[in-house]
Amino acid sequence: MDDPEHPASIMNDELARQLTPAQTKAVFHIDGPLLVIAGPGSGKTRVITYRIAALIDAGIRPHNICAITFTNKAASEMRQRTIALGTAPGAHISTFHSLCVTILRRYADKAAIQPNFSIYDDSDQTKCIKQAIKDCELDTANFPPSRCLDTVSALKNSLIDPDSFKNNADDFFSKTLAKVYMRYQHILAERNGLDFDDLLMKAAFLLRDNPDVCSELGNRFRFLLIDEYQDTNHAQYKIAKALVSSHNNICVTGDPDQSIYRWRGADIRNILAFENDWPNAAVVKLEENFRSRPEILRIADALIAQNKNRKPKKLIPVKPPAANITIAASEDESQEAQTVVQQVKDLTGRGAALNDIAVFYRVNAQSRALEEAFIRGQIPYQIVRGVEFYNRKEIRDILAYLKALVNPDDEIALLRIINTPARGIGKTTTDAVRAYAASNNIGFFDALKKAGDIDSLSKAPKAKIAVFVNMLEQFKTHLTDPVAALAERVFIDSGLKDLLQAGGEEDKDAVENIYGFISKAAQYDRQTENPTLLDYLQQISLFTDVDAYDTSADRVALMTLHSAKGLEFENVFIVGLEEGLLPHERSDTDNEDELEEERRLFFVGITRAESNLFISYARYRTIRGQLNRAIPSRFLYELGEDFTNRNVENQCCYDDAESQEIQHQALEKGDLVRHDSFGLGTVREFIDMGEDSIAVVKFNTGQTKSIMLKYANLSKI
DNA sequence: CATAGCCGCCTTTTT
DNA sequence: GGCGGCTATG
Repeated sequence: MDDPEHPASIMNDELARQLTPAQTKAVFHIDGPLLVIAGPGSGKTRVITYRIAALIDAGIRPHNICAITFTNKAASEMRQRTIALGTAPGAHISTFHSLCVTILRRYADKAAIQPNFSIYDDSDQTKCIKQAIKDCELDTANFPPSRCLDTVSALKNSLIDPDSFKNNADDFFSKTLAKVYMRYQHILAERNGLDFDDLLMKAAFLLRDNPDVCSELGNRFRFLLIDEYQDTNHAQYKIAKALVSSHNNICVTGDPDQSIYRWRGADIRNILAFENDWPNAAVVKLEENFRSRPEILRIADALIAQNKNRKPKKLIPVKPPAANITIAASEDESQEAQTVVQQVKDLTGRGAALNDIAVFYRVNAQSRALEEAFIRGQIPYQIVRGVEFYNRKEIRDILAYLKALVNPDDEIALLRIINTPARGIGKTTTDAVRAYAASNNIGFFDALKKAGDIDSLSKAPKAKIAVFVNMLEQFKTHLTDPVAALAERVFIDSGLKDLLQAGGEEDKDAVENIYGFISKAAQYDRQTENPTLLDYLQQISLFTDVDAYDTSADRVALMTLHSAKGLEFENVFIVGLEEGLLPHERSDTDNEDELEEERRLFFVGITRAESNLFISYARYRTIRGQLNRAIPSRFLYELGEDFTNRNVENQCCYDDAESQEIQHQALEKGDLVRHDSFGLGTVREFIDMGEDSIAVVKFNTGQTKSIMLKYANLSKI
């Protein structure tokens, strides 16, 4: 579909002729707000790319264009494509988070932060929130760190700062949580760290409180384009609104049916209410689908039509019919994986390339069984996962060294490296230094420098600390060296390399990984105009493995349904279509909104497929080491009458003897029931499918389960 | 102060 | 079945 080799610029007639009328309108309607409602496979990304080119062709300087994508990968692809269209480079194309880093660094003083901030990831955040809970003298049993973090994250995404949260807290729990939030922010500030949500919140507050910054940025970015607008949260919405307040040249594209990040604060109302926010907005709908065969679109359509809370939208196929859709049942997850591998072999036998094949699943844990099957079947694959690479111990170690050089207040980084490799500086010593830092109101690194003055320390640890401090100071004299050179110096001179080389086979991989890291840094040094260590560290904090996913490598891609957004494949497998997995049990299926989001997730998966779609579920699945009986997902029955009858039920061959014995029993919502192992519960939902009927029961243990009546002995009371 | 071994916790999805 | 954190031991 794309034509990156075309040498001409966008205004070239021939290129313009490749666009549909709707696409043409979206590309060339240049002034004022524009909403592009674009279904899956409608060439949305292509439209944005052409639009950037069209703006430049119309005389807008690339420098004045800002495009926001959902992932770094999408950003770098878009950069390449605009250049391939023959337009000048220089447009700012990045994610919201990267844009905020840029803004916060430039206006650090006005945002009341230091520009050399560290970006705190998940595990750093967990450490800080645990500290905060402890400082507030609370028990982690009543205030679990993960719950607290989730709440804090939601507050930040809604732009509620600790003070206003505290002022509005009226019950005991909120008041206590307000203290934790306050303390957590205080700890981050002390360490000169920002978490992911801070990047958005601080940028939003900066723009809110500084009209001059707002208009300066409005001048800089005279055209703002936002992709995947259905997944913006409140903070991002406010940032966008502030950025265009002086000119209203905003163009957003998205699809409400593909909104799958509600749990992260995404607010689908942002796209639904776009025309209220910008009343003179032009609206373009892209409903033609250039990606999938009509059979695939038909079941996608039938599925998504089950969502009540949506604006109806058709998927109009352009390709002729020729799809293969299969629903297969397996005994368990390893057999399911084996079936996938077998099917992959069939496909490649018929000439399919491995990178035309993808396998999607709901949770990362499902990748294990698949991985084993692919290894056994000797089929090259790549798992596209969140932050695998940067989460490795050795990478975190070297990163901690580099972070500590840039941001001496980063206590987490310093504590990580102070005794790695072992320098005889243990907990007793570091506790004494921390106490000294706290009582003298200085940073951890300053306290280390003054370790000689700490009375509670004896001579030996003082000397060891001095050696450590000298080493870091020595590294700091090389701060302006190329990042790769500095990273290698640190790796060798810190003793990390010797430590790893003395180790076993696993540590050999670790050395390899660090050299992989160094060559990535070298690539950064080469490709960046003004490379600095600070910039590099802040950039890679926002980088995930998904961004490193190599679409051209001849390997089957394995990823979660969430990661699949924006991608397309000739052949798609979706595994684990079971109650509890898709829809996931952690999403409250009583809550219509959450159930609908799970349905959209399945919809996103289906609409990635061009021609061949394989859907599968297992009758048994091992979850956390426990073998569980699985029930086919309710979504399978929503794929359309003819399709469901022909495929699901015929393939659901339950031949267990016990199924004969249990007679069909009708239940109703509200019925009190007893289960052999879960005890008493209340029926929340009853899906009557004859002998395949399913009851969704909320048990008194607190858990909600979907029970297939013919398997479980569920008696009505 | 370092290390090994054990206990208990959690596990949706990601920038 | 995996990891972080704690404890007991050297």
